[in-house]
Amino acid sequence: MTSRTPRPRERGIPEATVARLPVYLRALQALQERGTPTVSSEALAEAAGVNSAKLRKDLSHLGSYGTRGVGYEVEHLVHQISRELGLTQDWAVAIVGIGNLGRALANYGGFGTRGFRIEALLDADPAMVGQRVASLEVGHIDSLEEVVGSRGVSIGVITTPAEAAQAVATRFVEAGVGSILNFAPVVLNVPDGVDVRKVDLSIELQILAFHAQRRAAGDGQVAAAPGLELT
Amino acid sequence: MTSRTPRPRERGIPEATVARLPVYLRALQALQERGTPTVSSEALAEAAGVNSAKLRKDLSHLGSYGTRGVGYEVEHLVHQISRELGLTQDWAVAIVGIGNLGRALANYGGFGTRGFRIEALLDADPAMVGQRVASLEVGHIDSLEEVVGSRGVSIGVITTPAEAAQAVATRFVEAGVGSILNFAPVVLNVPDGVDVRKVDLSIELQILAFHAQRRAAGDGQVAAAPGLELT
DNA sequence: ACGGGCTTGTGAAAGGGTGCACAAAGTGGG
DNA sequence: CCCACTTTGTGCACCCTTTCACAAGCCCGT
Ligand SMILES: NC(=O)c1ccc[n+]([C@@H]2O[C@H](COP(=O)([O-])OP(=O)(O)OC[C@H]3O[C@@H](n4cnc5c(N)ncnc54)[C@H](O)[C@@H]3O)[C@@H](O)[C@H]2O)c1
Ligand SMILES: NC(=O)c1ccc[n+]([C@@H]2O[C@H](COP(=O)([O-])OP(=O)(O)OC[C@H]3O[C@@H](n4cnc5c(N)ncnc54)[C@H](O)[C@@H]3O)[C@@H](O)[C@H]2O)c1
Repeated sequence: MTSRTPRPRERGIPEATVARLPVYLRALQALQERGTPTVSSEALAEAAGVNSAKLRKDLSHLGSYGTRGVGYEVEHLVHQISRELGLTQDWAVAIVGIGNLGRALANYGGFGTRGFRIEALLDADPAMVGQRVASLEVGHIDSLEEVVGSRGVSIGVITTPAEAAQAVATRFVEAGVGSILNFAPVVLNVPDGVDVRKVDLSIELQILAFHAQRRAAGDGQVAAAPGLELT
Repeated sequence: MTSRTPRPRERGIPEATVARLPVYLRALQALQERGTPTVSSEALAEAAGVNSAKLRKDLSHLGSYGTRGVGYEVEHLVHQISRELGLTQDWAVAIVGIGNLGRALANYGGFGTRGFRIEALLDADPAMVGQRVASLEVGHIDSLEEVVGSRGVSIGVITTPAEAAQAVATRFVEAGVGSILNFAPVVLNVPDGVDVRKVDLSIELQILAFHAQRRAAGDGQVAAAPGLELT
């Protein structure tokens, strides 16, 4: 049952692999710009900061695109990963909440270059509506449904205060947006089938603090023996 | 050997648990503000968006702070988690690269409230140095070592362009900073013992795109049966 | 004082992810 | 044409994480 069709992608890439593909892609694009034609799993893994066996296993989920004794053809791999990630098409993005963070995102040039087009900026503040940010005019939040529909928005970014985030998410979902990137520090409730990812800077800092504290606590002791205690 | 000392923390909290503690903490603080005295694992899990068994196992790593038949005392749990995460002390933070993103972070009020004090803003651009951002004067990057030493900075945030990030990280490390939060889209190379976390918005968008594409591809089919394929 | 009803804490099972180690497969030199 | 060398693709064992299911424990009403 496992043979007969030499089909490359098996329709079921592990989540952990998906999360690393963008990292590989970036490393590959850097190689591409430098004109490197092929790269070994060892070298690419080094550049991506992962184990080379992991890299090979990850890539094997896309198909057998390497050549034994040689490595991977950079150009080809860039194409394959891009296709797998859906970057060969453009995705229309809307940002809601044009404050400190929303403005920073809107002004950031790094998205447009690769597959993502910021199509709309929305805010509830009348003073904000109508202003130009990053060569887009900020629209009123009330036009969310209309904008999503007419411009084919499929990814919504939420940078409103925490209180407003759930309402915005719900409106996004009802307007047909299936992917949400949330910067507000709240747990969003969405129906099954809608994909939410959150970026939470406070959480990142708190995780750093946890490890920093642990390091500080261990500094007085011999680090090797984890059995010591002084209650 | 596992008894005798009723010691609460066993010195070894799983990484996955650490990453969720901040989420629980936030949910608990919301309950606290609303004056709720106790909460069940079921209710707290709901608020944090996780499974209740997972929540209980996570909390059990901190000690036995619940009461069977009742739940957890909100106040007490807030204190325990805060202590475990190292939020009972203040952490001095330095931000390097005061551009779009660095400015947004500096202006963000949400950090100072809980354990993190932004102590320094540094940039390489002479036009930027000397300006006031969020009631701090932007310093020159050359003073990094001095600032880290004199103000006790233990967490470094990097919001420079990608090209500059590695150099900044290295200087942070050599100045004694053991925790780095990196927003630049590069893999940082640091010695063992230094903790680096990265926040990469492009990667988040690409992961969303992957799932969106997969959803779109499956839409033509019956969603329930994952066995169908057409070449 | 005791029993009924909740809720915690945790064994145990199942599922994913990681990394080692090596056979298979390709390259290039002689 | 063959052999030595390089590098991929993957079986396997191990570890971490999640989830289920339930005994143990606590509260309150009677
Ligand atoms: N700025 C940061 O560095 C930072 C860091 C971590 C988290 N965050 C989170 O990101 C979010 C935004 O942060 P910020 O600093 O940009 O805040 P901000 O106050 O500067 O901006 C919020 C914007 O959202 C708009 N808004 C409010 N309600 C709205 C609604 N119902 N619909 C549409 N727009 C609405 C406001 O008018 C404002 O322009 C917050 O949830 C914050 O907690 C920000
Ligand atoms: N703005 C965003 O929304 C966004 C999103 C994703 C990723 N990023 C990443 O975050 C980083 C910053 O983005 P940005 O939009 O704020 O860029 P930016 O160009 O607005 O700001 C960068 C700042 O860093 C300073 N700088 C440059 N070299 C430096 C050095 N060697 N030492 C100290 N400071 C230096 C510059 O003077 C500038 O002020 C970039 O790596 C970018 O890829 C930003």
